[in-house]
Amino acid sequence: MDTVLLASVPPPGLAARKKERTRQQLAQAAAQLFYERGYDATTIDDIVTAVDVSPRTFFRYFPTKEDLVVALGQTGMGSFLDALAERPAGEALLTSVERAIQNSFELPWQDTTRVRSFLSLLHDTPVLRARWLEESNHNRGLLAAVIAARTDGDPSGTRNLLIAGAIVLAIDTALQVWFNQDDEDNVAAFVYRALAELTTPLLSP
Amino acid sequence: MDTVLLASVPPPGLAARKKERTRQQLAQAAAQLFYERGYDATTIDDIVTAVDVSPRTFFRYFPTKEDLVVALGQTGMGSFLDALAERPAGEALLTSVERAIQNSFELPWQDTTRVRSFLSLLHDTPVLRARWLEESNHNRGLLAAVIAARTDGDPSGTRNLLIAGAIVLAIDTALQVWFNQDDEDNVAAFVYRALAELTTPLLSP
DNA sequence: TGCCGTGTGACAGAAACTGTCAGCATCTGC
DNA sequence: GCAGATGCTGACAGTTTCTGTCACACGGCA
Repeated sequence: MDTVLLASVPPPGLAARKKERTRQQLAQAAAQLFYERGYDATTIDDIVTAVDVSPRTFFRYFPTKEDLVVALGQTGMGSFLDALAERPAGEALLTSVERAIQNSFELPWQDTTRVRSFLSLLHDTPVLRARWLEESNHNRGLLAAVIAARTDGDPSGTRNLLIAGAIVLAIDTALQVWFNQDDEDNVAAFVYRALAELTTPLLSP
Repeated sequence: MDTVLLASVPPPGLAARKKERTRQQLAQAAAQLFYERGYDATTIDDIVTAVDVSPRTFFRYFPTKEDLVVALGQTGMGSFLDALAERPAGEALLTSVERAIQNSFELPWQDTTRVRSFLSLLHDTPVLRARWLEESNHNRGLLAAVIAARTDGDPSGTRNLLIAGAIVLAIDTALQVWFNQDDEDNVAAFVYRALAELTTPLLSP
């Protein structure tokens, strides 16, 4: 019985596992090819040949070639939002955000070479950067909803949208600044420093 | 001689005028078709047929179909940056931004139906929204450079990038909030209100 | 074992691009 | 005012991304 308890969730069926594995293989093969020769120089044919599936199958896993960037950039935004939602509403928002980041982003961010590769891909490929910004924009909406639950309950209110946008902005900016310096320094430290800037007014009255 | 003085810049040659006219015709035809039947349902063939040029010519004016959205959204970001750069460095940044907006965006924003059509297009078309966010991201970099000239001179510094990002964020958010309410109210007022929020800390310490 | 649902491959086709080249209009120097 | 240089245009062929469709096979279930 121990083996069942230890198994990371009893297998959800052979077919489902096979499916998940194919998905991972596609994402991983794409990542390697993108990093080797660039996004534009990598065709769908290249990717599916490496995994040995048909081109048609690729589009059953990823609606477009661009959507691969979302899979590659998955580092735990979902768990961040969950963690933030569970923080007490009385706590200072900055503290809640920091704690939520600790339990979601900090671990994946420790693999600095991986983070750097990903940011490098975004840096070199405008179309991927655009797709990623759209993803950030989507996350901003989700974050605004979580914040609204702590404040006035209006996820479409200007103030909540601004706060959510500022948090996403701080994270993105910190990653960008970290990427543009050569030190293999702690990514999270850059993010916390950027977030702290938001406790002072960004515009003088 | 008066006629020469009154002419809005002596004509830059027949060829150049013809070229500019074709560009405008393409953008205008595309806008009308997009608003009528949507972005995806409009093909390059549809657009070039309306203007009577070859498909190949279209791509000599716009690198991609998506880039049309940049032409349609052109409302004076260039003049905004110019106006802001000319404000005295001693002035409060909020004041400088407000004045610069008055001299650049306010006029085009008065055509509320046009603004609403454009935002509607962005709302309905994820790929255009992504392209537009990338444009905003680019403008953020330019804005950071202008702001840096007033402060510490570092256009890649975290603080300057955050301030620039927050201003762009406030504008985008204000437009979004305005779009989501039904009143045909003053667009600029929404933007000024959002900018004013930036004079208070977005996160409590 | 045998049926059912779902994932897969193969094919055809639309649409967005890109390279190339010859023809024509505009511009420039004389 | 003219001849050559420059640059825009259309036509064509080709690649790549993405979509609809259908028959087939494999795993899940009784």
